[in-house]
Amino acid sequence: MHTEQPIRTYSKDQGLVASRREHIAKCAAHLLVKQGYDRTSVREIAGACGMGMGSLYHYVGSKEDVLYLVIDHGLSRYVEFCEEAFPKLGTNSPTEALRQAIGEYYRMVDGSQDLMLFAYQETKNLRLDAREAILDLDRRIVAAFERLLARGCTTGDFSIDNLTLVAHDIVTRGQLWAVRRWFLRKYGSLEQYIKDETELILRAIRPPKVMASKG
Amino acid sequence: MHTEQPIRTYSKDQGLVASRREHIAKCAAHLLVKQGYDRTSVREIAGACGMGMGSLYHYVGSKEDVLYLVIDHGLSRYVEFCEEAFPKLGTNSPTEALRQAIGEYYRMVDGSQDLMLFAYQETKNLRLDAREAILDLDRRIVAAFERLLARGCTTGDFSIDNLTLVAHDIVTRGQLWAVRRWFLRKYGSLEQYIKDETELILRAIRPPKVMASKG
Amino acid sequence: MHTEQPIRTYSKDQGLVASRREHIAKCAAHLLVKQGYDRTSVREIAGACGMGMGSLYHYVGSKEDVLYLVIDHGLSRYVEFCEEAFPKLGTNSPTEALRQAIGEYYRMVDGSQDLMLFAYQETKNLRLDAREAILDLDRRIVAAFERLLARGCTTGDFSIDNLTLVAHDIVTRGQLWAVRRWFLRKYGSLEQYIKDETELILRAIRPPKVMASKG
Amino acid sequence: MHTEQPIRTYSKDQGLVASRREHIAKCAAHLLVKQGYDRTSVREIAGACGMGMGSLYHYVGSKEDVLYLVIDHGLSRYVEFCEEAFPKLGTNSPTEALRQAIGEYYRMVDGSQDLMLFAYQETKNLRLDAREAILDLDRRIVAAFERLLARGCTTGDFSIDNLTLVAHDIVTRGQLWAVRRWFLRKYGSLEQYIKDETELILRAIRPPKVMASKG
DNA sequence: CATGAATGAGGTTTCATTCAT
DNA sequence: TATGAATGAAACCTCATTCAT
Repeated sequence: MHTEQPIRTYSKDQGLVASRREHIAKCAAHLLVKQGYDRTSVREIAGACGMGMGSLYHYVGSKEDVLYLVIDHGLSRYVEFCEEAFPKLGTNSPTEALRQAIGEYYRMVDGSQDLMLFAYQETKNLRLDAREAILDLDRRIVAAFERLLARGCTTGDFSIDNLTLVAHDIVTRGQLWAVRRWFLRKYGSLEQYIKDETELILRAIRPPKVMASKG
Repeated sequence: MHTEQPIRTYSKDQGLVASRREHIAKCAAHLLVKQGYDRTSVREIAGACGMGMGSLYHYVGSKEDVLYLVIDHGLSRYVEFCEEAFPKLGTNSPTEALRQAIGEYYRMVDGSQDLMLFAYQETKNLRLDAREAILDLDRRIVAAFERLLARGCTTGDFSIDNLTLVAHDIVTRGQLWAVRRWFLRKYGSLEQYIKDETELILRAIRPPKVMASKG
Repeated sequence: MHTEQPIRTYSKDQGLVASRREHIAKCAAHLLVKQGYDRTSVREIAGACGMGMGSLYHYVGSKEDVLYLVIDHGLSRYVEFCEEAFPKLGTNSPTEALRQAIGEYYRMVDGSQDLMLFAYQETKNLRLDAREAILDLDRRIVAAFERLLARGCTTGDFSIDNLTLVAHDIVTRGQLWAVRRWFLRKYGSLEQYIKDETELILRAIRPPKVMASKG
Repeated sequence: MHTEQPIRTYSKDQGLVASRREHIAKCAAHLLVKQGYDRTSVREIAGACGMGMGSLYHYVGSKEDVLYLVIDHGLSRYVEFCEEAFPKLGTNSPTEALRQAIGEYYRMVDGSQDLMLFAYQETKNLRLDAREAILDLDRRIVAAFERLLARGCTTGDFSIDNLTLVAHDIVTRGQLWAVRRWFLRKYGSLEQYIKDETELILRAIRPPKVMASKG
């Protein structure tokens, strides 16, 4: 699932490398998220992973690679979820499916707010290729929502000029729950936020009533 | 207009301090925005300001203070604009006023995309009090939109459950034009974005037609 | 009274220079003593003197000169006292005169412990010529005690092989009350210290009783 | 023997840390003593130790820690000597034992005059806990002399009101040979100083002859 | 494969001194 | 005479990375 990225390594056992990298991604995440990328030293990262600095560099080519692993690992969970769970919502009406999708996604963001905020702020520190890989994950999440919207348009439940933009709006508003916590926390609870934003979205894509009166 | 923040100074001439700080805010902005806060040295900043390092520290207590000055100076322009220009839109219908406000604001964001993105990513590097001062600027922009929306509610042009949330949505979507340029640039032009988002927003807050038919 | 030391000056009015230097010596003393020479900036010194940095440099050639002025001013008080007060003790018996001299001197040290400690620790920061000037003040204090001891030897009250050494012992033990406060404060009060040290000194220089009975 | 002080380290190999710190204490001593603490840069210290600056900071948390190591290492030699050698002087008469102790101690001071002076002047630059640790070493030296004096009092060889004060006097006069070299060097040789001071001390603590004739 | 000691460039900040006003 | 803005050298300290063990 993780976007494959060529990272320099001393080890040649690809299986070991992969498992160690996952270990690193998991262990370093908490530390990096808490302290920020620039304020965390490689020594600390290695310590948090339970390995020596030298060992860390066997599975990773640079400190930046750790950043990539952490963000990639974190966002991949979202991609997996959206790509796997959304198609299963097909048994419901498009409106209900969208409601559920938004709710699930926003709750997932809430469950790892810090990581989402971290990804927003630190992706800029990645080299172009790694950054592009991360942005692709984001694009896939948007695409997953886009498919949900497309179905609703086909059935006539939604009336949307530009699917991509609406999907993008839905996804980013979820992310903003993490990024602009300082503002939204004062606004209300997560469930209230989900309810209100969902309503706004649905109103914006609901087909005009006029159609009904015409028939 | 700038939020007053106690920054250590060697100089006691308040007028000079203020003018030099504005100079610093302007000159450092470009450099910081281009390279990022952590990747820019104080030496470079001083150079960009046309002063020696020692001189810089006459008007600023730390590197972080420069960051604050830059972000504060940049965002203050937005606050000034929203607080001054929006009330003058009162002669138009609420809908038209909102259309114009959104358009103006989004175009302003587009005009200093880099700074907006920078503010989003680097505000985290500020100490609590400075960060809070910056976030207050953001809150004031939201509040300015909130007032526009409130007027529309009074006249019955808008039907909004939660003014703050809608205002927040409007503002953040403008900021996202800068922050998620990498995504939206592929979507379309700024004017297209303004048109589409405005439409989505208006649809979301337009009062239900049913009401009219009922009467 | 102050040892004249050629210090570079911009001003040519010798009277003004002298009065300003005394002002500096007095005002800077407290600050320097409290913070230490290296940890005090010229800016702070100027501030404590109620003048601008530039003005300070009109009457002083360097920061080090301020250190010299402070120490010189402080120690000169001791010299003045010893050289003026001791001769007047001549009406008493040599033993009593010495008792009084020691008491007065030690009490004086106690009254400006901080400055005495400061002088001990920071004189090393002076250039050779200035340092030598300060050490001369010290020598004059020793010499004052030496004269008291000499009189006692003439009268047969004291039996001393080496006047200089005993005088030096007396003076340094007074200074140690300031320098080794951390030790002696636990030992007892100043008056107890004076009493005990005086007794030890007197026993060390009292002529052997045997001699008299022998004759 | 060295007072254990928690100093930050990157290394966890306690043995290596200890040996490197001793190396640092030895190599830095000469340089620091010659130039003074404030006038010596960390770069110079590292150079004198034959290591890079980074390496130095593996074994030391700050420049101040180096100062502590140097003073602690230097004074510990005195403590060891006094605590180990003095008890072995027990076979001699108390008077003779004291004579020897004073002689040995003063000669030891003479052998590392510079370091003793350095310790006197720079201990003030240590943080409270480190300073206290150094002062404890001093107290132990005084205590060693105190025990010698106590034995003499038991045997009736000495008559002393206050053991601590006399011991303190003995120790400080040794230190003053280093601290006030500029004065005492003109007075005479080390051996002359030892002889004269010893005589003064003994006269001050010798029991009055009268007592003996009385019995 | 695992380790962590070693490195030195480069980071931010301070400060004594000068000189134009 | 009085001022303090300006300077840049140099201070302490951190850190990503390498490589011998």
